[in-house]
Amino acid sequence: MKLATWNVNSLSVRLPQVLDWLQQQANEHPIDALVLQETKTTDDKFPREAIEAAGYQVDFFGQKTYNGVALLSRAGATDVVRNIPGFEDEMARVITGTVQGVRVIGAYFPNGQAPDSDKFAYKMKWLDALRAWLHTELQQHQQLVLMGDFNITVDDRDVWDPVGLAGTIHCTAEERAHFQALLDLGLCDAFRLFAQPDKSYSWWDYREMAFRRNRGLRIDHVLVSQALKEATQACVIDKAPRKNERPSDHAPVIVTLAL
DNA sequence: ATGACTCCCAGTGGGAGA
Repeated sequence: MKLATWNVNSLSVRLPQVLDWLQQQANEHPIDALVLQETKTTDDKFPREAIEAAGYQVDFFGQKTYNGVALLSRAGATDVVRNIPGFEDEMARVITGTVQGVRVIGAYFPNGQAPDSDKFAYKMKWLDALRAWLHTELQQHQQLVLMGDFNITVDDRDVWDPVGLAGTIHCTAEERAHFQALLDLGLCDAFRLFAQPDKSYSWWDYREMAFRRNRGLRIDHVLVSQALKEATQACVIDKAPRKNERPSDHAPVIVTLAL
């Protein structure tokens, strides 16, 4: 089973790239489930037909201008939940569904802007709510994958300039403590289960030719539950779509499970 | 360096992203 996450930075702009990428992946093994972040489209304008024509069922949850998430799957998703139950949120950030027996959670974590900002405080509250809800989800679903744009670097290996960016947004001790708290629920960073190239990143700024110079961050993650850890066969960042014309600033992350 | 680039909604500029 192959699962993936991709922050597309506007699905209306990136739809052709998403469909091309799914087609490319199918030459090896098709992606069974794909979660998207920053679709930036309201549900009435979501390109459902084009995605279904490509062989995927899709659940989505969006809003105007900002945020927006989607869950694409070949088999279809059941028990779909939008956002974090019990956490009042104006922003469309989470979509969850059960696909082929796996609880798949696709999430667009808050950016946080700056450590002293209101947005950072919201990020901390959101992370608290996510953790509390995940605790109950994990009790109900042994096979669970949480993936998406976490907007958190796990450690300095995930940062192109760990000295210059120390303590800045995505790299603060508070954010990393929240990430660790997710692991402590019984989740595992699938990417670090395997040997990876040095300086592996999933996001590069559009400015200053950051991709060409590989000045990036690894902030898109796939977390697998303990029950899935042994079944996890690979986890890779696919930089190819970042080389497209008009790319998203994020690259997709793919995990392969022996299911 | 309060920048750079891209997207959105707007409407010939500004917010947000990371």
